[in-house]
Formats: sequence, C-alpha cells, structure tokens
Amino acid sequence: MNLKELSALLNLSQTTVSRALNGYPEVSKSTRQRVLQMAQKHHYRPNARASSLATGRTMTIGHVIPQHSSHDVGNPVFGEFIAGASQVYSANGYELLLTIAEQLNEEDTYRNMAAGATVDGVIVHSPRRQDPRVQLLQEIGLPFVIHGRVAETTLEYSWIDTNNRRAFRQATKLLLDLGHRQIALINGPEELTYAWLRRQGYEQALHDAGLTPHPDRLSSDELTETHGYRAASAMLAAHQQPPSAFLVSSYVVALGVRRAIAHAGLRMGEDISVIIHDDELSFFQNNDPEPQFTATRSSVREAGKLAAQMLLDTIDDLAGAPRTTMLEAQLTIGKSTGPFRQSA
Amino acid sequence: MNLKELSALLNLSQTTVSRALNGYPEVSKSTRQRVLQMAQKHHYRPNARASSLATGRTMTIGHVIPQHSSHDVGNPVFGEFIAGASQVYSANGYELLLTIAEQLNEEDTYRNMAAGATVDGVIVHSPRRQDPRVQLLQEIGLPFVIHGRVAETTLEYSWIDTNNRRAFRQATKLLLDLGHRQIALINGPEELTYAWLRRQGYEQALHDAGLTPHPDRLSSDELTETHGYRAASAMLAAHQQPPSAFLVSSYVVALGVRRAIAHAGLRMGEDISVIIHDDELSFFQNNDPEPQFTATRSSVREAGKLAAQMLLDTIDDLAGAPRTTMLEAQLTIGKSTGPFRQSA
DNA sequence: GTGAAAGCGCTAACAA
DNA sequence: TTGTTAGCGCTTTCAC
Repeated sequence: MNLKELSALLNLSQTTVSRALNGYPEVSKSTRQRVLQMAQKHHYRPNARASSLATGRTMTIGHVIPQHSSHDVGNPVFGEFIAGASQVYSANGYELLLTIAEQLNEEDTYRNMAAGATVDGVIVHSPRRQDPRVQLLQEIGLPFVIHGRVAETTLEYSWIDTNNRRAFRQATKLLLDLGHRQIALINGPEELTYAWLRRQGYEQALHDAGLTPHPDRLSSDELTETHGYRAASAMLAAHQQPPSAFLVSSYVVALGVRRAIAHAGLRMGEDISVIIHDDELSFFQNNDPEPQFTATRSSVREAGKLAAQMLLDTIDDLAGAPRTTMLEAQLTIGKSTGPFRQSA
Repeated sequence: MNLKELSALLNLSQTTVSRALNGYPEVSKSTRQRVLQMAQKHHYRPNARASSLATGRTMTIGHVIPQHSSHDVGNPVFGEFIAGASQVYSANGYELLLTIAEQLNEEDTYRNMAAGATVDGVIVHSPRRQDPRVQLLQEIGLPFVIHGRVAETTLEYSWIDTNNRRAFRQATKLLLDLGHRQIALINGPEELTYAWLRRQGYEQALHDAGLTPHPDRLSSDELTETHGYRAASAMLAAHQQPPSAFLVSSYVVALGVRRAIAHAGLRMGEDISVIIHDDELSFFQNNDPEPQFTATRSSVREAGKLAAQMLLDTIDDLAGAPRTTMLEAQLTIGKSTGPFRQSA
C-alpha cells in the first residue's frame, strides 16, 4: 500500500492525503479523520526512502565505532550508550545506523555517509588523542557529536565526556587514604583520549602524595578479560612490592584481574582491593555489599541520551555553536570499606 | 556532486555513467576508466536513498533487540554478535540498522521496517519461548533469521543457536564429577528460550546423578551484576547446604556472583567454584590460569557472521527453505582444576 | 481546503 | 557501446 493507492481509495489527491498524514493544518478535520482511518486500516506506512529523497533528510543517525578498538564493541558501555541514544531517536522519528569501521576506510565511511545521504549526522565513538575525524567531518559538513574528546586539536566541536582525569585522581586518592602504597592501574590503550586522561589523574594523585608512579604497575592495552588477567598476574608475581590495590578501567577487564587475584590465592578486601571505573560511571568498590551498579549503568545510558539530543539539536539548528557537556563522575563508596590490612 | 552533474562533466549520459560505476559489462574500457577517475576526483558517491528507491532494495539489514530484555543491550554478547554480522554486511555492501524496540510497539517496528522499506531483512534477537514475531514476520513477508529459537511453535523459520541444553548439562556434570552436590544456577529470565533450555540441561544432569534440583539454588532474572550479587548472597547465607558451586549464565552476572563470594569470605577454587557460560561460548572455569576467553568471544562473533550470511542468502534466493544452524558449545577445562575440596 | 505537476537522484527497459 | 525515457514514492510549489 502506497500513497497513490491510498489516495485512490479515498478519492483524494496524493497531496491532500500526504498533508493529512503529516499533520498540516490546512486539511479539513473530517478529511483528516477519513485519511487516518483508512491508513490505519490498510497498515499504510510511508516509504522512508522516498520521503527522504523528496525532503533531503534521511531521519537517520549514524553511530561509528572504530574497528581498531575491536574489543570495545563488546564493551557493555557501548550498548548502554546506544540504548540511551536510541530512545531519543525513536522519540523523534529517527533511525539508528550502526557502523563498525576499520580505521583504514575511516574516511570513506564518513564520506559515504554524507555524500551517500545515508545519515543526517553521526555520533563518533572512541576518539583518539589526535583524531583526524574532527577535521574531516567539518570539511564534509556532516553534523556530529563526539562521545569523548580529542586531546590535541584547536578545532571546536561538540562532545560529551566524563571528567576522566578527575575521576581517576579521586579513585587513586581513595586508595591512598586507605593506606595503599602500591597501586596498579590497568588501563585502556593510551592513544585513546580517555585512557590518557585516566593515567594523568592517577599519576597526579600519586604525585600529590609524594609518590612516584612505577612503570611496572601500569598496563595499557585493550579492554579485555585477558589483558586484565595477564597484567595483574605479572604484577602480583613481582618479587618485591606487588600491588595491594588495582584501579581498573572497565569491568570486563576487572573480571580478569579478579581471576588473577583468586589464582594468586589472595582475598578480596583483605589482602587486596580493586576499584573499577567504567566510563562515565560511578566508582564502586568490588567488595562492597551494594555498589551503585545499576545507577552506574543508567548513567551511561543517560549520556547516550544527552549526546543524541545534542546532535538532533545541532541538526535542527545548524547555525549553533558547538556544545559540550562534561559529566562529573560520582564516587560511591560502600560501607564495608575498612582500612587496608597488610597481608602476610 | 550527483550523477547528473558527473555525467555532464563527462559529456556522457547518466545511464552510461551509472553503468560504468556499477560494473556493467557493456561499457567500453576507456569510458569506464574516465568515469571512475572523474568520480574519484570529485568524491562522487551515489545517493543510497535514490538508488534504493529505483531498485526496490534498501541494502540495509535491521537488528532488533527487544527493550524488555533491557540489560541485554549492555550484554557484551550482543556487541560481539553484531560486530560479526557487521563484517558480513560491509563485505556485501549492506548497512546495519539497529532498533531497540519496546515490546509494546513490537508489531509496529516490524511493519514499519517492511512497509516503510527501511530494511531488506532482519535479525531477531532474544526470542521468547512463545514469540509472535515468527508469525508476524512471515505474514508481512520480511526475510528474517532468529538468533536463538522459539520453543513453542510449529512454524518453520531460520535460526542460529547454541545447544544450550546440552551445554548446561555438560557443565553441571563437570561440577558433579568434581564432587559438588550443591550446585546453584543463576540464569536469565525463563520466558527467554535460552534460559529455559539451560535450566533443562542443568536439571537433567542432576537427575542423571540421582539428585533433585532444589528451588533455593535456582535464580532466574535479568543478566545483571546486581542479580548475580543478590542471588548468590542469599544462597550463600542459607543456613544449611549453601552452594559449593555456581553455574552462571553470563559473565556480567558472574561479576556479581564473585563479589558475593568474596564478601562471604570464601576463596575461589578452594571453598567454591564458578563456571560461566556465555551464550554460544565455551565454558571456562573462573580460576583457571588460561581459559579460552578470547576464543570464546570470537565464537560469538562467528555466530553473528553466520547469521548475517544466512540472511543475505535468504534475501538473494527467496525460494529457499528455512535454514538452521546449531552450534555445539565447546567444553574447555583448565589444567588447574583439581577435585573439589570441602570447606570447613 | 484541495489538486496538478514537477522534481528529489537514481536505475532499467527499450531504442539506436 | 551509448542514449532516451519513464518511473520508483514521496513532498512541495503553485494554482484553483
């Protein structure tokens, strides 16, 4: 059933039917009623491709996840973020196009999207410290919002991000206050901005306490369980001064860390502590009875909503200046957190 | 830059240019060269909406994730599956449209996709034991493949699934062989087919060993960290016969279970064991030095590829009968797995 | 308040 | 081997 058939059925012109369906005011009330009823009855849906061709708007937003951070696709944070964004899109009649792009074809991907008229705008995930995508997107004039930030650029652009540096500084300070002196950081790849900022926060807190960061207590790699296990195992096997606490960049990684801890025969919360930070999440201490885990998840979702809304606003009003949103990570500490008890 | 402009530049008709670009054989070699060069030079990309309107194919596949299994969106398995599918799509010139659908508008979602010409086919996620979507999709004639299965239906349809029942039977048997008698199952919601099958496998293994499943050692709920923590805590606090082993349906949940274990002061691999099964994944024992975790992830990705390929095949050949693929879960046991040692 | 006609950018008969 | 023409299903001027 298409417009032509529907209007034939109603003895009306396509124009009138289209107007009735799209809520134009100049249609008489009774006509609109008739049209709406008939449309419903025959399950009429406008052909999105056709109207997109006629209007020049695709009503579709692209989310681009770089393939190189391949394990990130499996990171729950992506799912939550996208789930949030998705809600905003459906509420506004938009669709979500997901692209997992190899870094090689990256430029292609975006050019296709713009010139190929597949999307009206994009959300860019996993920005790197130096990231050519900002310039590219501005050149081709495709509206975009970055989930995260690009560190080394003078260009203005819209983004939404957590205060990663501050968050990791706080977390490290928390562990220091508990008496820990050997604190390890299991981080993501440092060409990604968020990981770089997290490391800065971590090192800042150590410096503030008069400590020098030890390279053996730092690991940067993909956010996988395996990375967590390997890095933590190696650190725990160190002859002198193995870590008494871990600060971990993702709970996927934390699984590996905790496995390594178990394998080394250590007890959580007694011999050792683990703190996880998951993107724009609150912290929680892994042996707390009730960490704010649910809140945590929903806050990523919230970030997704915000980003989507920012993008839709930009699309509706291309004149606007870039908008930015910095989310302050919350520090949630459970009640059971006692002072650090030295093992053996 | 569009076809019209490009062909004007070349003093050729749109038809010829179109043919040259799309690899039709009747174009002369030299013409094709010229066209390709000029297209490249001007970053020409065909307008996907326009060609889709002209051809009737959208070159887009929809993935629909029901909102009701809301926390599933954050489940890494989705990301991996979609990443796999995505690879197949790009290789074949398809795009991926992601929809997170509320169960209420479920019918709407699919009808829109079909009648609105937004996709050529869909992958259906999180099928329920009784799921009206099979019939709906067949009615509206939208090609689809289900990731998982619908239990209670006589209709034929294409699916790809793990042998969940067998997998959980094996896992339970493994724990029984290690000497465990109080084995808990932390499962997903039982209206979802996979959870229902997993429970069957679990109970079958217990029956085979002459044991009766105990309702207090079974928990079915969303696959969240919180669920894992709450359920495991409650079970461990039981006055008599707390579980000595947990069988967990997802590693997100396992995080919570392990937190509960730590909180109860128990040691992994000594006091207690945990086995995780994650969808079409191999098992691994949580305290093994090197479980096949990476292989595990890539196998979900493989499933995504297979599903995508099945769907594209179906689309290219609508006459074909439904195809089905059953993946046998692999059982990977680490070397450190000793016999169960009774605690206290 | 309604309709006729042109056009969005492409593809695909059919001609030449 | 190339071009002409019609049309995919919708929106949008412009005229009535």
